[in-house]
Amino acid sequence: MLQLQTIRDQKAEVIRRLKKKNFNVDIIDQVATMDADRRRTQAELDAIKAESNTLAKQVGDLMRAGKKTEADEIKNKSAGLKENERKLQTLLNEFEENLQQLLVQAPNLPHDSVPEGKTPAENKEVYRHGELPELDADALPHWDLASKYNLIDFELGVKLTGAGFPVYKGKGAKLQRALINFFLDRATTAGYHEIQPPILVNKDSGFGTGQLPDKEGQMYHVTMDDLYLIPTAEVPVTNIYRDVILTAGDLPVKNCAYTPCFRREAGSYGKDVRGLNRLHQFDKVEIVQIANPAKSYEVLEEMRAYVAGLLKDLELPFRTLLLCGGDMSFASAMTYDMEVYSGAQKKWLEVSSVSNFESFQSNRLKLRFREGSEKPQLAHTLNGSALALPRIVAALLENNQTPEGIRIPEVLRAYTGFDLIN
RNA sequence: GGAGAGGUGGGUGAGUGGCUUAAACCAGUAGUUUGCUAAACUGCCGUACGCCAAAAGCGUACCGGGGGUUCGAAUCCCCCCCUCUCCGCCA
Repeated sequence: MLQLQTIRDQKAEVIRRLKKKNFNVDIIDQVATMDADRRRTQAELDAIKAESNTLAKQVGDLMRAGKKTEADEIKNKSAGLKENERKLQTLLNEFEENLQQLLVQAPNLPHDSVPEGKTPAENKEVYRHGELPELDADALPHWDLASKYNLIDFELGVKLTGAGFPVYKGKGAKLQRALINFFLDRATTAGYHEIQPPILVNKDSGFGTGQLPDKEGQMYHVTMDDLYLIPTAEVPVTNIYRDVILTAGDLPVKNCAYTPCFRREAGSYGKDVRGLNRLHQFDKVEIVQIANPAKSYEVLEEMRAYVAGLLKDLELPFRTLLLCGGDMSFASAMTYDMEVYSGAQKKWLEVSSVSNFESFQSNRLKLRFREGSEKPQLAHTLNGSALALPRIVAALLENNQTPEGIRIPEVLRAYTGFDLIN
């Protein structure tokens, strides 16, 4: 959620930057109008309430002094204010509600270094690492490898649950566990504090990180208890700090968590969804930081470098994209996507998204920090996948296939306990 | 699922209609005293919104949430939410 103060003070600038996200900026004008209405109404109402309070106090004093007649006189006077007070209160509530409803519709402002663009094609490649694998002509895509070596059973998942809920078996299951542990250990070494959060959250949490109200249909909703299955660990781990005021010395806060993630992926089907490319349930280790606004872009680069390090150690060729305005998420001010190259599918697969949300989430969360005795100010939140498993597995299987079997990267062998899948 | 007890500032916890401007204590913070540590004493110490160019200051709201009664509500009434304890069920 954008800060009202920013819209008030720098409306033209806000509009200029929102255009980069292809956002209909009319809302900003509506916000400004509604804000003015609200302030005028509040000023009026506060004055009336102040008068009521003064009169009520006088009544108390007079009653105590035994001057009942005079007290009654003031009572009548005070009662006369009531109708107007009620009317203004209703109006104010209405304005505040409208204002809030408008505000939550506005996406975050993109950072000035975010490139212009409407489609993924306009994302800017900022980094590339590793040689693209040259596989034999008869190289298999990962879904064929998965069944050839009995690693993942997609059909069985359909039987148990439905499409997009694969069953991992044997070395396939062990590989999952190995990756999770590898990612968690590395995050710990990098100073992240490990958290094991609930994977169902309430409405407030969904709102805090920006999934609600607009992405309601993307989450699985347990209606009987009104809880949501998390689409990412970002939701519970960031919401730990909802309604919290940290001290400047606490920053940066660095947390990480492994969780399964659940996405309805409503409306997505067709090509590009075979095998592990797009699932309803998948595993991910997430890193989350809460940073001082002055440092948040340094932190973003640090996180990006951290994720790149993981991919290098896994010996996967990858590239880093700086997303253009039109391809960025609602809440983000700047996002890097990391994509690994999947040798048999011959395409890039997104495995991580590292973003700085600046104060967009913390404004919803009321996540603040205090510098000495100064007034609390909003902190910046950042997060990144480190990493999401399915597409990593897809690339590992495809790129590392040999006539003898699938080679496990050096760094994972201590975790898998085997160095070849055959 | 059943029964009961609760929800007050960062924490503990008082407060049953107006001497409450939410006491007191703890924690925090600034200072005084002090050879150091410690202790004692003194001051300060919530958040949001609004008015103001800004600061100071002032106003308003907030005692789980929402309504209501009243000149006046943490306190009385209604609805809802949550937590804890016991029973039941259960990994």
